Amino acid sequence: MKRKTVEGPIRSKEKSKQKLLNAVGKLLKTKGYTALKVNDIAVTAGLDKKLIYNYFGGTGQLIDEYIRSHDFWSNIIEVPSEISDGGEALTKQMLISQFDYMFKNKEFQRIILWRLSESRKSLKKLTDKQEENGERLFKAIVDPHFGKNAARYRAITALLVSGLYYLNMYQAVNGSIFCGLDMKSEDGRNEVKEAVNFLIEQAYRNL
Amino acid sequence: MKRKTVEGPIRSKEKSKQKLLNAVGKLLKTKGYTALKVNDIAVTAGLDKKLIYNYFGGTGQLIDEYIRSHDFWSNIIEVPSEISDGGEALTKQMLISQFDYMFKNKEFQRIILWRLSESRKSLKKLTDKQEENGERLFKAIVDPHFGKNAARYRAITALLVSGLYYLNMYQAVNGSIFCGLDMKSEDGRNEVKEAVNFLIEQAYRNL
DNA sequence: ACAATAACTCACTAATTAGTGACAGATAAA
DNA sequence: TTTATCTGTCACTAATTAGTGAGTTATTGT
Repeated sequence: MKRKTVEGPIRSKEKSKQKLLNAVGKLLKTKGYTALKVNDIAVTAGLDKKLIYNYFGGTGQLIDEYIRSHDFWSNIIEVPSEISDGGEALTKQMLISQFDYMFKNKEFQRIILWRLSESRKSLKKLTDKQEENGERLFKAIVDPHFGKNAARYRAITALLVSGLYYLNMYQAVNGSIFCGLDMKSEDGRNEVKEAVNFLIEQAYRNL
Repeated sequence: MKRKTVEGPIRSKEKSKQKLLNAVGKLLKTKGYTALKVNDIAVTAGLDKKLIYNYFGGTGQLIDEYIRSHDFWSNIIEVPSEISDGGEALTKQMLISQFDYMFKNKEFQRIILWRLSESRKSLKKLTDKQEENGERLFKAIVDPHFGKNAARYRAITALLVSGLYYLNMYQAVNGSIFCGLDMKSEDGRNEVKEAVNFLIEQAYRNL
C-alpha cells in the first residue's frame, strides 16, 4: 500500500470536527442513538471531549450538526423526466429500492428508529424535508392521476412506506419472523416486494 | 367519598410487588422504556429501591416480570365462530380495531417501540406469542382460502400490520403529517382505514 | 529563532445511577 | 406481652456521565 505523502498538519480544527462527526455516525450505526455520550464520542474519535464543547457547544449540537450534514434520502429518490403511467412504475421502484437500501444500511435503520423515539428539532426537520420531497412528487405526478381519490392513494402509499420501514427495523432485533415470513431471508423479502407490487398495481387499476 | 374500611395491613409483600410493577407501567407509559431506572421506579412506587432487589432480584427481572404479567394483545383479538368469507371481514376488523386501540394506548405504543429498540428475552417471548396467535388464524382461516397465494397474502397482512404500527408511533413524535395526511386527525386516520379496507378487498378479489 | 496563537490534553468537580449492609418498625405467633 | 420474623428505610459505596479551568504541544507569522 502506498503511503499518503500529503497529509497536512497533524492538528486541524476542520479535520477534528469531521472526526467527531464521523464518530457520531459510527456509534449510531453500531449501538444506536442512546450510545451517543460525550465520553464515548470523544474516545471513538480519538480526541478529547473538550473539543466537542469547544467546536460544537455540546453533544446536542454536535449531534444536530451530524443529522443536518447528512442527506439520508438522497440515495433513494431519483426523478425521471417522462412519466406516462401516473407514477405506477416509479412508485414501485422507489418503495422497493428503499426497502433494500434500508435493509443493508444500519445507520438509516437507526435514524428512522431514533425519529420514532426522541423528540428533537433536527429530526423533526428531517421529517419536514422528507415530507416536502414527497409532496412534490405527489402534487406533480400522482395527485393529478388519481383526482378525487388522491388522498386514498396517499394513504396507501403511507401504509406501504411505513410497513417497509417497520419490517426492516423489526427484523433487526427480537426475532425476524413476521406473519410467518422471515424478514431476514431472501424469500420472505421477495414475498413482501411482490406484495408491494401487487398492491400498487391494484391501486392503479381499481381505485 | 367513603373511606375504605378493609385496608389490610400497612405492610404487604404482595402489595408492594404490585406497586413496583405498576410503577414500571406508569413510567413506561409516560416516559418510555429508557426511563426504567431503579431509583425512578422506586420513587414512583413510593417505596425503597432495595425492595426491587429483595423481591425481584433487580430492575431487569422486575421489568421482565412486568412484561410477562401483561397480555398486550388480548384486548384486540376476538375469534368468531363462523367464517364464510375466507376471513376478509375479520382481517379488516382486526386491523382497524388494532389501529384505534394503539392510537389511544400509549403503553402499547411504547411496548412496540421498545421491541424495536432493545434486544430482550421477555420481549422476544412477546413476539413469539404474537406470532403463534397469528399463525393459528392464518393456518385455520386464511391459508386455506388463498391456497398457493397464501404467502403473498401473508406478506400483504405483514405490510398492513406493520404500517399501522408505524403510523401510530410516528404521529406521537417529531410531527404527525405523513404523505400529506395528518395521522393525529380523524380525517387522516379515516383515510388510512379506508385504504386498509380497500387493500384487503383487492387481495380477496384479485390475488 | 521566537513569540503569538490555535489545537489539544489532563485532571478535576458535580450529578446521576446501580447496588448493598445495617438497622428500624410492623406483624404475627407464643 | 414478648419475641422472632417479615417488611421496609436509610445512609453509604462505587461506577458512569457531563462539563470545565488550567496547562501543554503544535503551528504560523515575523
